[in-house]
Amino acid sequence: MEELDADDEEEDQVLPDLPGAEDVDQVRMRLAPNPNGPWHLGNARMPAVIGTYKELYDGWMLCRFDDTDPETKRPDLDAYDAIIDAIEYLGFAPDEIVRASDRLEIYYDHARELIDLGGAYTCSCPADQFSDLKNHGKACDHRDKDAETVRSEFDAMVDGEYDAGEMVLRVKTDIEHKNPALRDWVGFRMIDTPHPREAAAEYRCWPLLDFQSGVDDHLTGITHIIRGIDLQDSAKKQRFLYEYFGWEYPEVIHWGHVQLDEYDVALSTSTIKELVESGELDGWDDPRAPTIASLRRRGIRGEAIVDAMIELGTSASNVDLAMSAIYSHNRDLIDDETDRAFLVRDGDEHGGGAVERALRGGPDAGHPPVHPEHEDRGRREIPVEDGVLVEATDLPPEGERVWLKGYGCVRHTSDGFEYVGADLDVTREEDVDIVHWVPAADNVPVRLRTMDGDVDGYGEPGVGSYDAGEMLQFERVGFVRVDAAPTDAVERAVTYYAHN
RNA sequence: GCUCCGAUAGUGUAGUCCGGCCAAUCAUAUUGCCCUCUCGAGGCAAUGACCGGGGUUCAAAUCCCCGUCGGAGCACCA
Repeated sequence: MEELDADDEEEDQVLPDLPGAEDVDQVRMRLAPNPNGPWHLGNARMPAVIGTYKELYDGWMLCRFDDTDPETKRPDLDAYDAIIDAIEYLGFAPDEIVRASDRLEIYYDHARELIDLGGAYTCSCPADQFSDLKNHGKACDHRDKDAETVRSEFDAMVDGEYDAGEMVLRVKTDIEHKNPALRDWVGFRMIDTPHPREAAAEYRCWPLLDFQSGVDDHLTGITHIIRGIDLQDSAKKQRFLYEYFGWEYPEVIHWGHVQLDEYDVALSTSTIKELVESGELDGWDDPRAPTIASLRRRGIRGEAIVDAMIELGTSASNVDLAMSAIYSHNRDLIDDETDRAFLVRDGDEHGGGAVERALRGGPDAGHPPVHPEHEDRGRREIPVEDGVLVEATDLPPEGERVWLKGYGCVRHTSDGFEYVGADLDVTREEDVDIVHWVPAADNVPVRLRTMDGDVDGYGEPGVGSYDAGEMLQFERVGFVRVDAAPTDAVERAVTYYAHN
């Protein structure tokens, strides 16, 4: 029997068809992160799009750490796991994980083969000198060396007999190519600094991305490369390599840069790293950091990020991703299952500060629903005791009434609030506002951490019983993730603001 | 300077390859109304775009040319 699992979710496939997908047995793609730090939000596009294509085409996905630069973009040993973790949080799992720094011998073998094919030469020109020649379409003397000499000099590179800057292996392309970027590019160079991974610490001769990635893509049977526009010329460089080896170059899609609104911090691993190290950010998960860890801590689901990334498509133009798109998807995902609670904010910025008013004449407690659309989930119990706190801007002028949500209508007098047994209709017909409140005594101090700084306030008693990781909606404030529940030692709950 | 890429409402996107059904899709955003014991959700409505100029054609968002603007590469970074 055919299974009838048909998720009738008729998903309006947002991503464009993958070119050439029908011509291959299996769509094989790779994520090729540089593990030089934890991921920022822009990095999420790679797994979001590639992972979604994998699902769409029943394909295969490799995660290959392109960690071949022990110096300038030095790998961060914690980033390898942090990146895998981020991919999983986004809802994807690589079929295989490799590190380029484990594969040096493979690159060396291919370099030797390329040398024998006459496709590469060792070159000791200083960089600026070669650049000068190249820009004028002129070859250097090293270009005509015989394969024998090149072989032995390359072996000497591998053996670490040169210092950084003394010798490189160039791939012979077309020194007069009309695009200067493609002329005889460097395939291998010497680096004195040991790689941070112990297994790779002895190597001194390192391939550059165009060589390493080109070889690996072929060896791992990649059929589709999807990456940023900054690597546009890379495909053109690598085609020379593929031609020497008689390989077929994969389909390639280049997308533009992503920018985010709402953040002051640039979407750049090195910038964020500096701010974290200098202490300007509390860490990679600081709410002000445009990182995956930050959104995660705020309770934004990976799926919401993926949905928003997918909507960007794969166009080559630069795009501005609106955080509101992520928030909107997240709200869709969590609204139905998130419990409601009251938070009265203190401080001038929001609500004008918490103000206390005595309350008399009414019931002992308010009972607003846990979720307005799900009466079956029960009602909260919020005692009023001797008084309540409301936000100053919610306080009506003396003599006027206000509706304490889940409790009832009260009149503001010089003595505080006086309960008036009114019908809910007054909120509709007589302009009585409905406001949130908490008991003046039996409440839970709450810190709300936001992109714009911390806000302190008071939560209703039940807030204290939520565990770290759970979501709440503070009514009329927004959705938050409980980051730390109150303990015997610390009576305050810490929450992170997600969105309204 | 050389080479390459891109340009549809505030944002993202569909349509562009194979010109007409596009007085331009959908989402988000903003605003208003309805509904609701939240400023959430839901419903309805409004706002809002084919970068400019030429050309081809009966007909151009779509094809051609010239500009303009934006981006990328020209590294012994990825």
